[in-house]
Amino acid sequence: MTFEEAIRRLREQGLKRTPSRESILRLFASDGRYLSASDVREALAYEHPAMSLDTIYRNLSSFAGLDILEETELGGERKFRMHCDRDGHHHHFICMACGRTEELDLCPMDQVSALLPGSVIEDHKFEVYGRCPACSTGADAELPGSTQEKA
Amino acid sequence: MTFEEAIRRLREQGLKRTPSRESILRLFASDGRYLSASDVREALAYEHPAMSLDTIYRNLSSFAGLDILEETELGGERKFRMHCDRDGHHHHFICMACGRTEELDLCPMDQVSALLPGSVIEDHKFEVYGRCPACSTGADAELPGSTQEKA
DNA sequence: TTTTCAATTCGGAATCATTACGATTTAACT
DNA sequence: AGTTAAATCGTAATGATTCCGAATTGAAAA
Repeated sequence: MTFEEAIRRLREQGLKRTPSRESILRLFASDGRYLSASDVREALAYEHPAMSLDTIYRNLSSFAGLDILEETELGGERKFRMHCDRDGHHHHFICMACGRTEELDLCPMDQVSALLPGSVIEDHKFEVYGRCPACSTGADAELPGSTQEKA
Repeated sequence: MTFEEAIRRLREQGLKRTPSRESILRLFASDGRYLSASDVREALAYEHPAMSLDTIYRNLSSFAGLDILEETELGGERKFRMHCDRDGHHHHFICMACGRTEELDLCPMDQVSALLPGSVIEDHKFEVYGRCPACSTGADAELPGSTQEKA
């Protein structure tokens, strides 16, 4: 999703366009990785040295509620990324070294419901972790400032 | 896994058999659900009113390392359950109302590696959440003291 | 443009889960 | 029984997240 589309979605919902929100959305529009609240804080340290963590958390949560951001939980932290553009439901491969993600056009849920007669399925989580091609060859680069190894 | 098998595994590893460990393992042997550290604390409040949280966390972590317990992260908490007996790799359906789990004899990973040429896959997570048959019909029981709804 | 007001932000305190640590106790071996 | 490393306790520290009252501000109305 683009920055402009996210701003438009804010308007539609009657939410205000503030400098904080613009900066946060611009950041996610330019960085496809999953970022935590403190990642956001660091990335915006120059533009907004005094942005409150409350502001960051509050906005990340509301953006996720508006489907502007996607949310997951990784290594005990809530992490967010810009909502993917692709149409269908899908999942992600996440590089634990650099944080890059790859969309997986695959969902196992169609096979699951048959295994759970009588149950109501409300949600599911499927994520694959590893090292992307660039990070799996020891020598190659890892994006700066992006160590995302699991605890 | 039974209590006896877990104790045997402790011996094999040269770990001591202590009253704390016995109580924790007995609890997991009798309750198939995913339990957090504070769930354990509450459940053992009568037997061990003064068991330190440090003791609980330390033991849960080491039991998970010995494959006595399985670990997951749910609603921002680390949760543990007795390791399943079944042979093969598998995943779980978790009832968000009562915490009961159902094993899913299915893993999507065989289809995934082909989609990620050049990447090294190190781990994955697949979980299905919902309401089990007993909890999906509004009237029916939910196990006492076991509200596990996501935040 | 000024006024207005609810939405937003700030800063710091509070909360919750988890980990760390020094002092004490204890299981298991001799 | 004595020895010793492992385990436990109690508490303090940490880190992520949420809460809250006071101050600010975006955007619609006057």
